[in-house]
Formats: sequence, C-alpha cells, structure tokens
Amino acid sequence: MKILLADDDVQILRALKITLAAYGYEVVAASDGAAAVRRAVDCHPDLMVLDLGMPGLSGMEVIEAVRGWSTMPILVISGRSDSAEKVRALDLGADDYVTKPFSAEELLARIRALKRRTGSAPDSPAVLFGDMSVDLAARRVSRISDGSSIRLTPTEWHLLAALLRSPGHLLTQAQLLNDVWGPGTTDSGYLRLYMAQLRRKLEPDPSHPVHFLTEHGMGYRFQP
Amino acid sequence: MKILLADDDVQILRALKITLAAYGYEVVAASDGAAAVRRAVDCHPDLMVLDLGMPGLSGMEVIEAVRGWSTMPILVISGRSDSAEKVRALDLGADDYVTKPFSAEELLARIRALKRRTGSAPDSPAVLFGDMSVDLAARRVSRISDGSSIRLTPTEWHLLAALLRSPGHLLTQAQLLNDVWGPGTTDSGYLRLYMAQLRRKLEPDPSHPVHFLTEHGMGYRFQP
DNA sequence: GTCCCGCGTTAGGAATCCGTGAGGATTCCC
DNA sequence: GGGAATCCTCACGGATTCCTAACGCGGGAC
Repeated sequence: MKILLADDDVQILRALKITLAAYGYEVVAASDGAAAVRRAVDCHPDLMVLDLGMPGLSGMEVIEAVRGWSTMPILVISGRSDSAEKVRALDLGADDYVTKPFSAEELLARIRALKRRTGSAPDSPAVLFGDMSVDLAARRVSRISDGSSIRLTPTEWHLLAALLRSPGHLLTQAQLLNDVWGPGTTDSGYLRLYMAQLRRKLEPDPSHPVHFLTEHGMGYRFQP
Repeated sequence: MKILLADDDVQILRALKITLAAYGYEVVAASDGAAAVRRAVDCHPDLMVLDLGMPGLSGMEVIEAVRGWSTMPILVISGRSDSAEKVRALDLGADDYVTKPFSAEELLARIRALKRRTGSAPDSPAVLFGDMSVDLAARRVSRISDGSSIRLTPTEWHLLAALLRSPGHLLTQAQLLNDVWGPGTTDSGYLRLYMAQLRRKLEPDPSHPVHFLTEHGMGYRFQP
C-alpha cells in the first residue's frame, strides 16, 4: 500500500511520514503541488493525502489534475474549516476532508475506511454477466446456473481482467496488448486468438458474442 | 437515489429530510437504532446517514448490524468529536464521520463524494445533443431515449471527436483534415463523405442538420 | 439572370481487419 | 525422459471499412 503525502509544512510532513510508515504504509512525499502531480504520475500511489495550502500549484488544482486520469482516493487536509472550501474540494473529486488539528489515529482510521471502500470492487466482489460469475480477487470464474467452475489459462485470465477492469469502455488493441503482454508489444496476431478462446469459454453462443464485442478497426469492448 | 436518515432529534431529522428532499433524494427516516436497522432491511436504501447518539440500539451497533449483510455507504454524524469515537465508528465500517455542528452544504458534498465513490458506474462525462449521448472516455455513442448504442467506424469516430472538442466553434476543412487524416492532407473529397455519414447516424433529420452545420466556403461547426 | 464553385449523395473496387484452423516451439509437471 | 498444457506463428476466407470517381443540386458573385 503506497501513499502519496503532499504537504508544504516540513514538520507535519516528517511527522506524518513517520506515523504512516510505522503502520506499514510505503510513503512517497512531495512538498509542493507540481511535485505532487509529478509523483502521482511516476509512482502510481494507491492513495493520496493532500494539504490544500501549498505554494505553486494550489491543492484544488492538484485534485483537478489528478482526477483527469486517475480515480485513486484523495484525502484532503486543510487548515480552513469553512463549508465552501470543503464543498469545493469534495466536488472536485476529493474523497474526504479533514480539518487541522486532527489526531493521527483519526487520519489512519479515515485512510483505512477509504482503503476498504476502494480496495475491493464496490458492491460485490464478483462481476456478473450472462450466466457467468467472475471473482477477480479469487481468480475464479464459474457458471451461475450449476456452479461449475471454468478453467482459464494465465494469459486468458489477464485478458479477461483487463477487459473487466473497464466495463462498457472500448479498449484499443494497443491498450490490451500493453496490459496483457507488457509495454512495447505491437503484433496483434494473438490478441484475436485469445479473444476467440475467451468467447469460446464464456459466451453463451461464441459465434454471436454479446459480452465481448469487437469494434472493427478500433478494439474490443466488454458489455456486462 | 434513496437515503436512510437515522436521528433521534426530531428537529434535526425534519430539517435534514427537507434539505435532502430538496436536492432530489428520496428520504426514509428512522428515529431510533432498531428502526434504522429495520428500515435498512426493508427499503434497501443506497446510502445511510446515521446519528451515533440514539436511544435503544446505539449507533455503533447499527453500523455493525448493517455491515453484517450490506456494503452500502454509511455517513455518521455525531456530537462527539473525540478521536476514539471516530476511529471506532470508521473501523466498524462507517465511510465518513461528521461532527456537529455542520452545514447542510458540507453534508450534501460528502454524500455526493460517497455516491461518486461507490456508484457502480463511474459515470464518465458525456456530451449531450439532441437525443444523443457521446461518452468520449468509453468511446460510446448512444441514443438517450432508448439507450441503444450506435456503431461508428474509426474514421467517423475521429471526425466526431474532432468536432466535439470545440463545441460551437467553426472548424475549417484544413483543421479537420489535419485532426482526422493527419498533417499534410489536402483533398477534401472524403471529408464531405464522412460528414454525411455522421449526419445520417446522429442527426434527427439528416437532410436538415441542426447539430453538424455547414458554413459555405469555410468549414463545419458542431452545435450542441 | 447566368455562371461557377462548393457541397451532398451514390456506387463500386481496393485495402484492411477480423475470425478460424492447423501446426510447431516452449514450459511445466510427473 | 515422457506427456500434457500453454503459447505463439502462419495462412486463408469472409466481412467491414476506406477511398476514388462521377453526378445533381444549390448558394453566392458578377
């Protein structure tokens, strides 16, 4: 669990870093807005703790910038307790807002709450479509009607996970190749192959797919 | 969006109910812990706003009971601001903790934040015009009235994206050719062709376009 | 009013992309 | 060392998409 900690007050930064580290979190620190955004891009943290009162890029701008490409939970700390500031930060995409002074225990509890909420799939850990139930955490896919489980090879599983990660979204071949076979993969010969495998195992009628759709010339789309 | 509101203070209960209703939420009220749990089971609310200081079943017990079978977001309000109480509520499964006094705006903003985080569909921003809804992130265009999705070819999609990028602005043919077919393209034969395709698929009456307008001798304009 | 250029529309061939099958290479387990 | 499973390469038919060319129509300039 990696946490990005952004605060311009070096004392607070240091204290929080020690506290978080003591609870087993890996901490990446930033002391101004621009650095925070840069670290968010580079380090892919699982959560962000952000002080609003920073020089350079303001905290609000950091929220906006990060929300442009990430859905990671953002916990805001601020010295200001007026309602308008809270509303603005939350509506820009922050997940929680704590006013100073606050106790370390409270911060930790709020981090746990956010982690719990965003860690596993929100409503049910299983993704359902048609007669299929896919449990991403347990790496198990089973037929709902009779409970029989279906065997997937590692590559098939990676491809399925990549598709299920963005239901309804179109994924280009480049994106899928990147997710499944690693960056720099260009050949799309085997993508078609494994898509056919997935359909054979998961579609009610593999010759007329309804969940794993292909968009000619663009990519593939998973439709629950 | 249905909200279960649990508070023993009838004044606050009434005030919050009016406020939430004014913002379009459907409100189910309960004035003690046992009733709150019962209502949670019966009404299947999408979110719960819970006052900790209730007679009968305590707020903490309500959290525990509800968390036994539901993952609905729980927002706790409380008169007590001590850290231990917050930690306990959050660790029992609450998602947020607000101390009295608080403003209605803050509560609403926190509800929106929770809704956004737990909403099954992280609704990406869509461009709306006429009966059409274009989701740029998902690469999907669908009819609002019946939800049916419309198939676009890659070139059609690129052209649509180029037009939607500057709503209301005039785009010269040179600009569109640059965006869609790459720099250095000069022939305008196929631009007319694909514009006609777009209109056929997206305009209510393709022969009398209202959203994809032609400016004779200049270029094209997208009008939402 | 007439001419000319620009725009909308249609049709058809060329190029590209996708689905599928067979077969060889590699890895893993027994 | 043998066998099975998995992964990748290659080739082919079918479907979709892209582009070229040609024909009317209408608006604007003179």
